[in-house]
Amino acid sequence: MKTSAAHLQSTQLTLRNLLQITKALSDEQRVRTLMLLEEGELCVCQLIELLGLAPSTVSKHLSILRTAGLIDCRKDGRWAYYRLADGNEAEGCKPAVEWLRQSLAEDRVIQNDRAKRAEVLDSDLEELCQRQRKAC
Amino acid sequence: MKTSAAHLQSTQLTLRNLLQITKALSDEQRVRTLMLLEEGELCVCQLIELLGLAPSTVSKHLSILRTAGLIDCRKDGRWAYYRLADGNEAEGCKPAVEWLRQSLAEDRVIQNDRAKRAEVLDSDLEELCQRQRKAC
DNA sequence: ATTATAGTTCGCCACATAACGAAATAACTC
DNA sequence: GAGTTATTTCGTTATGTGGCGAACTATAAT
Repeated sequence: MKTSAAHLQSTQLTLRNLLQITKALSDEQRVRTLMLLEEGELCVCQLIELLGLAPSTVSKHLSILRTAGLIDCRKDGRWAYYRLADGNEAEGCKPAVEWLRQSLAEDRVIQNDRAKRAEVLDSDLEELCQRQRKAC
Repeated sequence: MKTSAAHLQSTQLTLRNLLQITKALSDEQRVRTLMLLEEGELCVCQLIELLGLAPSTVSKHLSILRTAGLIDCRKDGRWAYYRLADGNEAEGCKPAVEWLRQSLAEDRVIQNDRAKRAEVLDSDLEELCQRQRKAC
């Protein structure tokens, strides 16, 4: 039996940093967000549409996920795109996100979110934002 | 390359149940508790000593961990012993606990707790409880 | 049976947090 | 430069949560 260094050697965290991650994972909207990003990056207005929350609320959730090191941000013109964190910085939380992904594979809410995600990606970004403005 | 069913097939959770677990993991004292139990069962008065919290507070934390399915309880006379959950019921949260264990292996707080744990296990249970009563 | 005691439950308080709308910011358009 | 717009920050409010002590429960010892 061959020993696999990749499996044995896992990224070390301080209790403080780990708690930042577990606190980030302890909210329904943030877990939904992560599972949505699992399939690829989304911009804030798309997440607003999918989560059904106010822009300021979504922004706050994203800020918490980013501070915990779970997601990264990319600005493109007026839009801000968020994606799951990768690279060395993210090694610490990857196992946690992987656990979420596998455990929730058959959850109704998550599956429903995924279906809506496909729809939202089909529609035009400008139109989506216009619709959201009208709704207020 | 051989596919391993044990790795691919993971226990499914509802979002609701998963959040119960992540909320349980989002508190410092509860994470410390899990890491202490990682090395074997402890009774409540030992945990009171190790965490430095009031009995009622420790009891509440244990209740939250138990409801989430992370730990089990065994009553022996006047004492209640808690241990990490095992068996089928616990499959859902095992990956999470394993992630904690590996990530926190080198954390100062956790290491210090482990050292104290050894001391507490050395001392007599009756004596420990007596000392706690006097402290109040 | 009475008393002592380990643990839990309950009620309370202080503080954290999720939600929103309004105001501020940053970036495009005209 | 002025106006438009996607996102963030700030202030407020309602609810959730961690902490404790007091009262309660269950078990053991006398």
